[in-house]
Amino acid sequence: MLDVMDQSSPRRTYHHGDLRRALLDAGIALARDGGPDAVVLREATRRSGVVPNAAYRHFASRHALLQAVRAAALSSLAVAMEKELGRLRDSGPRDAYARASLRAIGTAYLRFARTEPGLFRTAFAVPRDPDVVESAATTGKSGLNPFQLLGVALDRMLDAGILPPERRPGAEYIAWSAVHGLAMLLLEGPLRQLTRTQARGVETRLLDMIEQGLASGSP
Amino acid sequence: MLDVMDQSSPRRTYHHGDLRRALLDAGIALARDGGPDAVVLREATRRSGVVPNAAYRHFASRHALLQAVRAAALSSLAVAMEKELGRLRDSGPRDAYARASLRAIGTAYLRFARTEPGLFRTAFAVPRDPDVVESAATTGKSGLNPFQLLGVALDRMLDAGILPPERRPGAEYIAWSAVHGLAMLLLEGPLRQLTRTQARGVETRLLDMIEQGLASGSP
DNA sequence: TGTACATCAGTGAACGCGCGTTCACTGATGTAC
DNA sequence: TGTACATCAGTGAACGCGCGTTCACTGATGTAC
Repeated sequence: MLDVMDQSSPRRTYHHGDLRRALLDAGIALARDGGPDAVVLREATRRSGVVPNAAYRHFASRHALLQAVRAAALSSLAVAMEKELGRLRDSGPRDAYARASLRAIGTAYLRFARTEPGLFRTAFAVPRDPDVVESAATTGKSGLNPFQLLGVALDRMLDAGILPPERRPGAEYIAWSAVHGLAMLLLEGPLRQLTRTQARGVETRLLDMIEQGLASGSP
Repeated sequence: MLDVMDQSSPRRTYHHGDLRRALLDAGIALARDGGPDAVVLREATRRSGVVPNAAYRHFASRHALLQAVRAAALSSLAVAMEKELGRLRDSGPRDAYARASLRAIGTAYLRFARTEPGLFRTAFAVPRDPDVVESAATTGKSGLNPFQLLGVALDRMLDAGILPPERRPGAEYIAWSAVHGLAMLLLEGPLRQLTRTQARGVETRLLDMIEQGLASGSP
């Protein structure tokens, strides 16, 4: 009753309080269960208890709102990765830690895709025209974005002598592609049919392949 | 002038001749330069020189048209793969042929994504509700669809002793994921920024990783 | 502490848009006798 | 070979939809003196 931000109770003040935040939260909620296309400006204002055009005081366009939601989604992913990395114990052999780091990143990525499919799709729905300035933060608590966190894991592989130095540059793209592809196929591709157990099995095997495929060995 | 199917010249007969085919072709053209969302029923009828609702004699809904276009796109991909496989010379060591087969599939996939981005995106835009019956042909001249063609290549890897038997089941998913992910990231993801040359480099390295990652070696 | 006024953040009403889809229709085609 | 008629494949007009966005507005807030 006293919560001014609560959409269910009418505002008692003419001003909203923090409409920008409310619109962003509504946008995130829409993306969460509907993906990027579901981020509809009018619906966001409806949920914020405000008239449609009020949004234009805080976002230049629907597109601007969508980009803010996208940044928030990437940030969530970064946090999920950090959490997974944080679970690791840095003891025992160095190479085991490095391998575990890379797996942690992959695991977090795949889990995020599974548990937050809408946000995942939104995060990677890059706008057609790349002229848009990407300003909003896409990082986790470490200040690193998902791509950079993957880089951290790969650096550990490098330091542990598993990943040959000449393969280090651009290794992000390789590892990322594999995991991203599986996520997409499981999410909205032909692999949606797979059972939970089957999907987990494929996930494990994919991470195995990446690990073996990046390591030094036959060229 | 004599071509009844030509949209630019008015039909002289009341009936169209082959409106279903014309709508499908228009749909494919729309998908080609705009992806699945661009497959708009009204535009397809416009291009076929026919009134909007005429489409309903041939397709139950926009969705049905889209599915037909999707099938056609998958079929094109299959043909591209067959072509690439057909170039290979089956002489020399058996394992080289097997490896080349897998690379051919991957190469065809990535090239298709690059040269026909709209069709590629359409092919893998699977409808939300999977209750739709998939009837239209998605195969190439061999009668195999893209997934099955990948299976052929993997079987060659198996027969050549490169791919361990216990890893054969479901290997399609692993290889497919990696290649699909790269295609997506290059096409509409953050890797769009890469130059042509850079992209080719990443493609090669990804195929390397798959080859090494699937082969027998450290578990 | 009180008042005048500029600025800010909302409201209210309206716009044009193209879409998918339905309805009752009619001209063209093919078939039975 | 010619005619009657059923079927087929189009036409014409209209619908409701929700969207993003623009305009002129007004109530609320904060600041200078």
